[in-house]
Amino acid sequence: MTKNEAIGALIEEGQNWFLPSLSVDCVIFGFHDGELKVLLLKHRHRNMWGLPGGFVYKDEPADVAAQRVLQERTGLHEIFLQQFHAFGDTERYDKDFHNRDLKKDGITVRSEHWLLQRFITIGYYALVEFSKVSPSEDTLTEKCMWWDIRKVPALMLDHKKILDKALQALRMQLNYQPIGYNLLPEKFTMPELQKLYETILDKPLDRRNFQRKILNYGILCRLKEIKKGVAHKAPYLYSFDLNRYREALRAGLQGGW
Amino acid sequence: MTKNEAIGALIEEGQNWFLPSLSVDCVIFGFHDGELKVLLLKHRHRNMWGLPGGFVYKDEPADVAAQRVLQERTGLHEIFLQQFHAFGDTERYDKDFHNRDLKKDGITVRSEHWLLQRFITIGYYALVEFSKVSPSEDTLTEKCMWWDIRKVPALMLDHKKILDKALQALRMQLNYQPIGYNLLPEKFTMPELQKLYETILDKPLDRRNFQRKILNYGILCRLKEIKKGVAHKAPYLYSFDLNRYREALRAGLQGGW
DNA sequence: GTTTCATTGCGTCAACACGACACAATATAC
DNA sequence: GTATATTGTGTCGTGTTGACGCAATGAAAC
Repeated sequence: MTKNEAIGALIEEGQNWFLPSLSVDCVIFGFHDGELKVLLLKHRHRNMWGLPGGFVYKDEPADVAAQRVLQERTGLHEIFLQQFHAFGDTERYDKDFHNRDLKKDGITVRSEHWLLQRFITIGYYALVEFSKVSPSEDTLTEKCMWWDIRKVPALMLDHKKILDKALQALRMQLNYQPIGYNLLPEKFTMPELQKLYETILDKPLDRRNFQRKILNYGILCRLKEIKKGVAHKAPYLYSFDLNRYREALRAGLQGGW
Repeated sequence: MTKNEAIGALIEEGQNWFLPSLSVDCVIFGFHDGELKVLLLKHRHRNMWGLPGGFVYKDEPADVAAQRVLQERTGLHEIFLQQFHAFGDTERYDKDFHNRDLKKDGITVRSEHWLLQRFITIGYYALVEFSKVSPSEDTLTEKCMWWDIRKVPALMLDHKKILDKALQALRMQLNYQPIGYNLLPEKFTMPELQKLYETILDKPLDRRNFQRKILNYGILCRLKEIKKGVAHKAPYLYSFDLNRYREALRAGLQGGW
């Protein structure tokens, strides 16, 4: 199927396949070179970046739709994916904007067309291992790549707001659930894990206090110390104790009351 | 407008007024007699209880729709209302179920009718002052009343799941935001506040430790001690310091990292 | 009127968690 | 070897938390 055929089919048949007025958007976080990254894509002919998103098939659970979008972009499945908010403001659509976009593809639709209607979107955030992902475009997108969270460009519609809310939800999660298994390679050093936390929280942490607190969670296994080829003292390598990690995910970490 | 006219208009015109396939449901919490209550309603001719819900007008923000539903049922406005989850599973609709319900009203619709489609619903929970609420029915509902959270009857569709998730979100909120201003009368005693916390958490708390912790939040004002007509020693009365309360709502209470 | 007793206000104590910081061990660069 | 950056481990003071003691209060019982 060529690009134009694919777009044409979506335009014509979309309303028969998908739930109307509803979409899902994914904020896909990765971690690389000490930077928190987010996967963004640029639509064809549209000079603006946005979050990877998609529609929900009429007989498909919303969570599965998000999973599907995620898989299309990263090639991964069975990864950490969490719904964090539904965005239902009226400002979050722009009929002219979409119309202009479609016209660039030589497509003209009536103003009642389903793609031009107001959409509610359900936001999900995902944590993925950077090195395992190969960002991939599809027929509708021109580019798909990682962006440093601190350097994201202007985003379409309310996607900046969605991204901010996702980051806020991720920070909240640090307080009551373990983080890292989905963002780091299988073996990692304590400084790497700390850098991840510091990057997410956007503030420095004390090296020694961090180690003490993390180890007290009891979800890490210390391996033989390797990590060669590094300047200065060689740090230990750690891996997550999956059983304990999952248990901590289920039961939560600390908790006030 | 009679009941049947109202229903008829909804059946006929609803798809022109509302966003398709989308609804909002409200879990309205109240506190009375040491019990956490939730406001449920029973649809006409339907022998089952459910959460108060509604549809979203095509030009109406989802949050406003929830506020509207809340106001219709409680008469209150400007109250604490928080979105906590969107429910998008495919099991959450039952075409036959709805059809049977409509037939009891003498209404027959085609199977493509908008009301029979699969719906995604956005869940909100609200905290309201029990005494200020007068539960009210409307043309579509037969009954509307408070239920003890521990004695809720079987609920329609996935409403039990929604209720459970709301309660879980409320418990989470206790950990990082103050609670009580919306659930208690303006003046209250420390034991009353403690009972509220115990009821939400469904576990006993130490009287003295509770007082210490709550007072350290710095959001309470102690008044003259009154609370007459009570057996045994008369407890102090407290009220919330609204400025500090709002500040705590904004900034959060404690927080791990 | 005195006693009883559940309830409230206030305080104590040990255990633990947390932030700030010291010091020795180790591996690379020169 | 020496310098230097980084890591592993420990300490110390502070504040928070959980468990509990005790005196004060005021309606109810006698």
